[in-house]
Parts: sequence; C-alpha cells; structure tokens
Amino acid sequence: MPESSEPATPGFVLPLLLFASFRTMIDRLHAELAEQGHPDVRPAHGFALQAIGLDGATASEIGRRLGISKQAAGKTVDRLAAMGYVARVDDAEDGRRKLIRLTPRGIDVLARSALIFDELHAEWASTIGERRLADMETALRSVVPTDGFRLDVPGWLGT
Amino acid sequence: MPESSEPATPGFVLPLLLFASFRTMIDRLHAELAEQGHPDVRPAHGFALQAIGLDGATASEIGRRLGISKQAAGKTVDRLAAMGYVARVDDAEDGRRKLIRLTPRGIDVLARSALIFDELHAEWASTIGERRLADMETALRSVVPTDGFRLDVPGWLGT
DNA sequence: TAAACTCGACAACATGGTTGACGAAACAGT
DNA sequence: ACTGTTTCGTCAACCATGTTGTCGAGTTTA
Repeated sequence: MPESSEPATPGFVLPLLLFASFRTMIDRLHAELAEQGHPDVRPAHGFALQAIGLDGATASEIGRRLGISKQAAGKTVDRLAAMGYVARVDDAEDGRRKLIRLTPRGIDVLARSALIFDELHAEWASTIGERRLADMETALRSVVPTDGFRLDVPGWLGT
Repeated sequence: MPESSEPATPGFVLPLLLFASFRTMIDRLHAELAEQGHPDVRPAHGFALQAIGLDGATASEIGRRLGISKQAAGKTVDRLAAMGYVARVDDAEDGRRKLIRLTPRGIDVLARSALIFDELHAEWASTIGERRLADMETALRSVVPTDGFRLDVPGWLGT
C-alpha cells in the first residue's frame, strides 16, 4: 500500500507523547517540591492552590474554577487545611461565605512551583532549542480551545 | 530588569498547554466513540483495553503494563467485563491464570479509536502544518524519558 | 415582608487507586 | 518425591477524588 495512506506515526502516539511530557514535568516538579520541604503536596493539590490564588477564594468559587462541584472543592480544601496550606476565615460581610486563604506555607509552595517550572522550561529550551520550544507552544495554542484553561485535571478521567 | 531573566512565557504555561492538548484529543476521541456506539467507555478504560491488546493478557500482566497493582487491574477488568468489552477465560496450561480477552465489542472500540486518532492527527497536521507537527513529536520524544510509556494515567494524580 | 437564590455542610455512593492476607497452582532444589 | 518459594487471582479494608441530593442559614430581590 502507498505510504501516504498511513501517517508516518500512528495517530495514537501524539496524545501519548503529550501526556508523557506533561507528566514528566509534573513529576519533576513534585520531586523538587518534596526536596524543598513539601513532600505531601500532590498534583491535584497544586491545581487547587492555583485556583485559590493569592487573593483567596470561596469553596464554591474554587469549584467553578476547577470545573468540579462545590462539595468536591470543599473536600479538597479540607485536606489542604489539614496539611496547613490553607485556612478558612469567616467573611464579615457575608455570613454564608468562608474565604479560603493561603497560609504562608501555601504561598511558599506556589512561589517554589513557579520557580521550578521556569527552571524546567529553561531546561527544555536548552534541550530542544528555544526557538523550537516557542514554536511548539504556539502550535499547541492553536489546537487548544481558547476558552481559558480548565484546571480540572483529576477526576476528568473518571466518571 | 532585563527581559532575558524572565522567560517570554512563564514556565507554568507549557505544562498547561501540554495537558490541555492531551485532554482535547482524548475528549474528542470519546465524543466520537460515544457517537459510534460506545458512550460508556471512559479514558481509563481505553488505556486498560490498550494494555490488554489483541493477544489478551492476565490481570497481573495488565497491572504491570499500567504500572498499577494487580488488584486494581482486576477491578478495572471487572468493570470492563460488566460492560461487555472483555471476558475472562481459564488458561488450560496454567490453572492459576485467567486470560483476559477482548470481546468483538472490545476489538471494535480499539479499532475505532485507532481510526479516530489518525483523523485527529491529520486534522492537527492541517491546522499547524505537517512539518511542524512532526517536529513537535520529535521534540517531545527528546524530553520524555525513553524507558517506554507508562500508561498509568488515572490514579497517578491522586494518593 | 416574602420568595428566590447562594453558601457551606452532611450523607450516600461510584471509581480508581492502595496494602495486606490467603488458598491454589506451578516451579525449583535437594 | 517432597518441600519451600513464587505467582495468580481474589477478598477485605481503606483512601482520595469525584458525583447527586438535601438542608439550614444568610443574602438578595421583587
């Protein structure tokens, strides 16, 4: 058969490469974080902490940002609070709301994550070339729906 | 400060792009599969079916291929069997083993997945250019550890 | 003031993982 | 040929992360 009817690489390879590289980055991030005093943070927690941000957020808002239910967000907040990364503070203006705020430890892990990601990015740039890496990012942007990132990484696989 | 000390894009953007594009592909795959008579297959199932393959495999072997415990593999096989995608058959030569085999329905979903992935690959090639896509795959290969793909997508985020 | 909405919490459940235990079958060494 | 070790599948208990439904309390709106 003519080779033009078959792609040079089977189509299923690309998603595997995308996932493997994503996973490689996240694994290296958490290996670094573990060495820097945050051994218990899991990938899922990182996304939740990002969703909370320096300004804090309510559980319902976190759920909206992550694309999960407010109940699920509340449970994740419970675990983060138990680990000392966030704290609930009552809202004086709205008796229903409880604002989730990052503790200094939570801020620390976010700051370290940003640094580590920059280092990993620089490492990849030197491996595959700054130009090619930038081109890859551009290419990926053009195939990803533009309506903002949805951060609901976990759970999306199940149910 | 000089802009050279700051990457053009913050480092955390790249992993988000990688995940978003992986997710986009998988979501589109399953949207297509749902239309083609497989509405109940979830991403996690797809990986397990791939691990089983046309030759079949035992639960322990599936666990090894996916990087999960044989017990977890057994539970996933239970669900796949309940949905009619696989069947357990006793091994005549080894009384301990039970070979997991794809049913015709299981083979069908694998075949359709391969086709859909090829279509998606072609679509991306026409969007971002065949050359650039091939270059991207090459670049990704060079930053992903070479020791084979680990397919344990679910669960890796948790625990 | 009354109705409607939003918030956080509780309960019950599904799914995809984990570890530990255990009997049955196969294998390896004396 | 027996015995000890390994492997296979399964059961049980548990954890993490989701889901839906419910509900009281507080806020907003008509």
